Amino acid sequence: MFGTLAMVPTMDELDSAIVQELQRDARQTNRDLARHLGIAPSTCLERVRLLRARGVIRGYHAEIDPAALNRRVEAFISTRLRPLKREVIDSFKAALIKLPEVMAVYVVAGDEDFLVHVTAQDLDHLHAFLIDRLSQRREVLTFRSQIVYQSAQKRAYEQLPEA
Amino acid sequence: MFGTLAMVPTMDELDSAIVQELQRDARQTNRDLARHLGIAPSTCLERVRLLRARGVIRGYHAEIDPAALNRRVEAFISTRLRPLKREVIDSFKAALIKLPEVMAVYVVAGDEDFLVHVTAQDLDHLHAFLIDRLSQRREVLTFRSQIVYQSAQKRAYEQLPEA
DNA sequence: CGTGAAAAATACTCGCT
DNA sequence: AGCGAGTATTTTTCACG
Repeated sequence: MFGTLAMVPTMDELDSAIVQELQRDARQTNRDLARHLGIAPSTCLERVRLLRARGVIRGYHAEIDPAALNRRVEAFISTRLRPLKREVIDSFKAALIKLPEVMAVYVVAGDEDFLVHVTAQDLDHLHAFLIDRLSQRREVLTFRSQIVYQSAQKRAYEQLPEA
Repeated sequence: MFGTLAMVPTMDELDSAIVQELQRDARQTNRDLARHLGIAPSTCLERVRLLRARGVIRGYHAEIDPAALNRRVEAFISTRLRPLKREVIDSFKAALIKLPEVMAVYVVAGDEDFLVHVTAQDLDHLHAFLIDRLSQRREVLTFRSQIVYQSAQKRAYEQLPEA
């Protein structure tokens, strides 16, 4: 019936609005959510359940002040690997994401092969991480740091127009 | 009493565990959360409230499948600005974060001045964004793209040891 | 601070449209 | 699909240890 890739029963306006709202505040009651959208709570609940079952909603997460987790320094590290083989990429990615300082790992196309999003207690700990953890690895050819001074982030993403 | 910076009444083990759990699943009932931690629901509720009031918990957000939002291509764009004045930085940051494709903007130290996290429908739209939106701006001296092939991300961050 | 039980609010079910 | 009334859970309050 549906292709293997686009087996998603296309989100309508209501689904979009629900998803939007739950990105903004995932703990609002189903009742409030329904009222805000002008539909019955039971209808709303069923929609949310389906979105969850379809995998559109992947989960609900608390956003925590990084400082409360002793993460006052943030950086993006770009690395080049050698040799650039699938096994090396996979194992490097798997090893890095396990480290507590590492928030995300991206395999990228560009001048470098990896982009690693890191947070640490302070500059000293960041430096220690780079020297003791990262550059220690044999597959790391070079790395380059971008330390974050300021940032602005969205917490809710709208649906982009089709094509 | 407390300094202006560290006015946070230091999180104990219980707070840590709560924060950890709510990062993992922000919609679990207070009852389940309490049971998981081995405390009374009312105790748990009070702790969560305080964490929220203190700003440790900043909010609760649904995580959405990017594909459902027509965001199938992801990239990090590094840019150099000119002139590098405070007003230019601030206005560039403010303008970019408003664009629907832009998920986050980071002012960084390094070879470049800005790092922009972008998602778009496909490569064509990403390219259009770079050409029509980004390089159009007079303050953009150069930009460099890192297109994401794969990624691994954490959704829950543990508290790092003090020092 | 943490607890337990009562009271208020909410989630969830289900028959109907 | 969406709705609304009824039932089951849960949240929230509060007096007490």
